[in-house]
Amino acid sequence: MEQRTYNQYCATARTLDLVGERWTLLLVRELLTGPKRFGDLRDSLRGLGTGLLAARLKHLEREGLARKTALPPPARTPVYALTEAGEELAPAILALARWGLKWTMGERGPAETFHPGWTVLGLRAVFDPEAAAGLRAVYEFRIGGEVFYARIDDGTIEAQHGPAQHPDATITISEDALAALTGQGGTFAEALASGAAEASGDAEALRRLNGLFRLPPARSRTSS
Amino acid sequence: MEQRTYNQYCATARTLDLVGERWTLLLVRELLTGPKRFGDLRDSLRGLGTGLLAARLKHLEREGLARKTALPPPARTPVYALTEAGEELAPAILALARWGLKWTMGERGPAETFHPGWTVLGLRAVFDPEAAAGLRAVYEFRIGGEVFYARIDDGTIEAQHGPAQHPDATITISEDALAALTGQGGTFAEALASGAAEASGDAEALRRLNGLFRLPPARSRTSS
DNA sequence: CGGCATCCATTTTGATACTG
DNA sequence: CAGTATCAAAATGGATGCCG
Repeated sequence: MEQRTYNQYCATARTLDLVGERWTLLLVRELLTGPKRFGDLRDSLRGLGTGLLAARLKHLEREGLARKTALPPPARTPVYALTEAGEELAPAILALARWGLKWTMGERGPAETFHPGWTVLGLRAVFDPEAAAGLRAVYEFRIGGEVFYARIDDGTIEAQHGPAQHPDATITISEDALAALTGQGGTFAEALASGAAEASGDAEALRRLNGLFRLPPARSRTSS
Repeated sequence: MEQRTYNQYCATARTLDLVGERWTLLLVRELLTGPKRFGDLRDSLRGLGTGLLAARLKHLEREGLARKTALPPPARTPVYALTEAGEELAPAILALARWGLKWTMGERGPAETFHPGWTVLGLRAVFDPEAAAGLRAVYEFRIGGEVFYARIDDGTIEAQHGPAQHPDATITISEDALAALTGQGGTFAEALASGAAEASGDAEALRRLNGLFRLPPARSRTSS
């Protein structure tokens, strides 16, 4: 691999030499919400064969973007995690996500797969630091068997797969409602009102939840 | 083209369905510094054949990211320009560039091509809005036959191919010096001192030039 | 010069079968 | 599970030739 290079002395081109191949950025996207096992990755990325997945992971390892490690005992299952360099791809991926939210994200197509983790990353993409000024809260999201937490700390957000240690508030929401929430411009308040979501915990934390995420108004590309 | 899709209801995946194919983002990068002719694009992107270039351009047109138009008379030459949707890919491309500047950009490889325009986009990538507070200035850069301008206006920057209308300052610099400047962490002041660059124009504008661009400290991916 | 069509060698990928 | 091996289909790169 990686014999095919753009051969340009340009930061963008060199970055794309490393992560521009098919599936690679989506692989990084998966790892951005926490370490994942080989099988988890395969299940999240339909169409990516096991051979190519193994090759991509090896490539990311060799290039210092990810590493293979083991979960702490007693689990000990092998997982893939991002290195510091890999984690720092987050701004680029979130920028791609913001563009996509604005310019591509209408209805869910009939053949399209969906995983809750993608939306959790979406929350990070539309997080508004100014709206979170002075807020310090941990939210736990439960979506169809999966659990995520988001830790807000005065303008910063950290969102990962897994349960929160000490959640200030817990939100349970259906997969479909969640998909609609970032796909069309819905809000948590609406989801709660319609019964598609339930929430419990600190009232102040829940009250501020809505303003934290500012979905860009959707636009059509065919106009301009 | 574009029969190959990730089929994921995810903003990042949908974006990559549109611009994730080989060459596409580099094509957008070229157009971010202004409209370009077919031949200009071909010359900038070595390895991209005319057939694939034509196909990619059509794809960008069909998807509403670029459009084919004509330069105003008397030129009338056909050029490709970004639409609003295309322009808005800038944050994502600049994020990729910033990552590349930090994690990939050592020495220039022997086989690597280089074009001044890439560096001009690099300036945009490392532009520090806070350092430009209260500054309103237009700079013209002359690099081996090519001319670019950067218009700074209180925290915003606009950088395009072409001469400035009313430059406050003009900087002439060699292609190699420019490459070294964004590749290794050089500054304009050093380039001027070493004679690799010349500058003229408003003294205040020139004095503030250095602080405007903050190259991230280079890091090795093999450490972490 | 701009741009499309064609042919062909090489890579990349997708899907599946197979092994520890 | 995790990962390899294998093979068919698709995408790419490069060279040309053509046409307005």
